[in-house]
Amino acid sequence: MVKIVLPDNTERSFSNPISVLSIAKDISPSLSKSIIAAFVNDEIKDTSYIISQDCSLKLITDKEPIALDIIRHSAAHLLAHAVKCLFPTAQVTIGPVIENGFYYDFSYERPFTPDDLREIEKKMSHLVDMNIEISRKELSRDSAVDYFLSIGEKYKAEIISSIPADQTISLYTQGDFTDLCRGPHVPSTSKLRYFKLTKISGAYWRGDSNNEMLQRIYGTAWFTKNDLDAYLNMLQEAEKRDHRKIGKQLDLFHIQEEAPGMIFWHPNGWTLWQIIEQYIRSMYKKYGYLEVRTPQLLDRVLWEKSGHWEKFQDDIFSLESDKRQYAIKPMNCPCHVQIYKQGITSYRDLPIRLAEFGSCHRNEASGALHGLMRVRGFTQDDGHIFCTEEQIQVEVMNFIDMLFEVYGKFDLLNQGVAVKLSTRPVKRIGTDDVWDKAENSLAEALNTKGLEWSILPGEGAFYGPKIEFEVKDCIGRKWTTGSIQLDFSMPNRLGAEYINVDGEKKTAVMLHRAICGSLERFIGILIEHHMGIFPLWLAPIQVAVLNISEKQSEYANGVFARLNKDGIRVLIDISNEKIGYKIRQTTLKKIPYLLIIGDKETENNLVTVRLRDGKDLGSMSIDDFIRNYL
RNA sequence: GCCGGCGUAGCUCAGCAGGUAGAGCAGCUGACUUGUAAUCAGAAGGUCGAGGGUUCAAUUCCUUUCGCCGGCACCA
Repeated sequence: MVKIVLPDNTERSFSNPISVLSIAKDISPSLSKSIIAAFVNDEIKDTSYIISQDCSLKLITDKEPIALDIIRHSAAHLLAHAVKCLFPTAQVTIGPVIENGFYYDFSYERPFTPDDLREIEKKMSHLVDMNIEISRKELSRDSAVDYFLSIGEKYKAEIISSIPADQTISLYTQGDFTDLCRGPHVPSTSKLRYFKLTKISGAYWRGDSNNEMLQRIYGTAWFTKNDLDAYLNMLQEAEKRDHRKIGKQLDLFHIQEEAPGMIFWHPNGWTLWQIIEQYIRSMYKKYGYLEVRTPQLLDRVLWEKSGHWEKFQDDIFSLESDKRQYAIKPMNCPCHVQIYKQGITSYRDLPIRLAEFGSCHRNEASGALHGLMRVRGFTQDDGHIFCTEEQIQVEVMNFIDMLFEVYGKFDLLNQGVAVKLSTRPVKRIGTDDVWDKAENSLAEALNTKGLEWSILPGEGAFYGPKIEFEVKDCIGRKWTTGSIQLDFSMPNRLGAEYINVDGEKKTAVMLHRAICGSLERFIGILIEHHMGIFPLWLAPIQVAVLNISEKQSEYANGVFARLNKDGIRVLIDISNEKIGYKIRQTTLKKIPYLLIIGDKETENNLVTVRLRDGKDLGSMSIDDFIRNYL
């Protein structure tokens, strides 16, 4: 007798061991069609799993998010199966589920081509049509290793070899293809109808650039054709928000061959920059920072002292002049320490918060460059807080407040800001005791602020743990914008000290912090987030004055002058074009307000106001327009 | 840096199984004087990313190199 308890607490009994699928059939035939897997005593199992003992059972149908992961994981196997059919000498490695899809890494004698991708996709569909059953079997670790070696899959064998010997290994087989996998999987390939292979790329074996490069194929999979189409369509739409595209359309900036990874800011883009910089500056004031400015070029000796030369010399631009070696500064921290060190600091002076819009250059790997998001010349909204150990937590909390106030102002909070705590890496300085304290104070600050956060183990800098704030771009790539880092190393190396209550010299604690990260990246994020439709306060041009015909040019010029005098960012178009043409041009530039001026307006001293979304606000005096809308 | 793709007019793109290039928009000139997302016409615009090679002939094929795009690795 097997007794099953369902989620609604009803019970069912069966006289013999029974598969999950059979139970689903017993409950309802239609259910058995949509079932993907099941939780048996809260453990996830295949539909073929045989229940032989009393247990709780929750069926997973294709309505549930977790089932999507199963579909995608099975789709990865389907991909590997198809590749093995078409390219028998390809070796399989790993094929995990990722956000919105899956990938599979293969070792093959040549890179896959876009044509291959189409062939593979076709083969996959073929395997789906064949409705191949997917079955599970378990082996001891060593026999699993032997099995994969026997079929020439050395990568698989290597993966399994690193699993403890006493663990049972599960294998999944579909037709003549067998893969190592924890499972669960869909019962048959026919459940995998709605997939698409999206891209190919290289990827290092085990994520290590010292290893050989494998061929990675990415795909996505969904329950229905509608879901798949919607996703692909969403991606297409998202690409229209690409900051590089909008940057061109709105004439914000450009990059050219002679200065890879460095930005030429055009008048519109630079206006946007200035607005942001001024706003951040006002926040420095509010949160007790002192703004400074430090040199671009510093003797290499300083970077050797700080420890950066040793670690990052390949990425530091340097030059020689008058037999001295200089580095173009890759970061501002050592400079801020130099300012801190002028004179003697008392504990009473702490905390000292120095901030700089610090221009930095790093020779980033060519493949890392990405529009405004990853550049070689950038400006950090950099700040360093020198304080005592006791002050760390309060300072971190104040920073978090400041960051969220800023992100709120830029309307970035509704899309979610991911908060990550990066903890001690393997290679590090400082005792475990100090790391314990440091990590705890960061974690406590996050908890006190009631934030949801996750840990990135081992991702901290060698000199201290950090909190990072991540936002996504238009197609879901994650970028770090803000961060705050504890540093046990630099104050010591560069001699940032203060005199404590007892008149003794102590090394100050240093917090590195940035809210935007780099202004370039932050603006890139803003462009994509707002799709170029900036709120009025950020819009490079706020108002466009358009006349209908030449007769009204003079009045239009007056309106322009009036707004311009008030500090409003205004543009005038009195060109010899139809009003429809002018409206189109200014609307494409996402200018918030269009003022239409014809005879009616000129005679009555009015302007007619149109919003960039097409809405007509009617006619009003210039004063009313300024008072009510700007 | 690594794997793959791409580089043609200011922009968006077409073309080329090898015979030195074409459209739309923008810009220019002219006409039109316009009421809420593209007025009409004309002329002009390119060492086909750069270097080298094969060839009678290269934008097209090969090769080197630079840059961009998608990933990987990196990110003080």
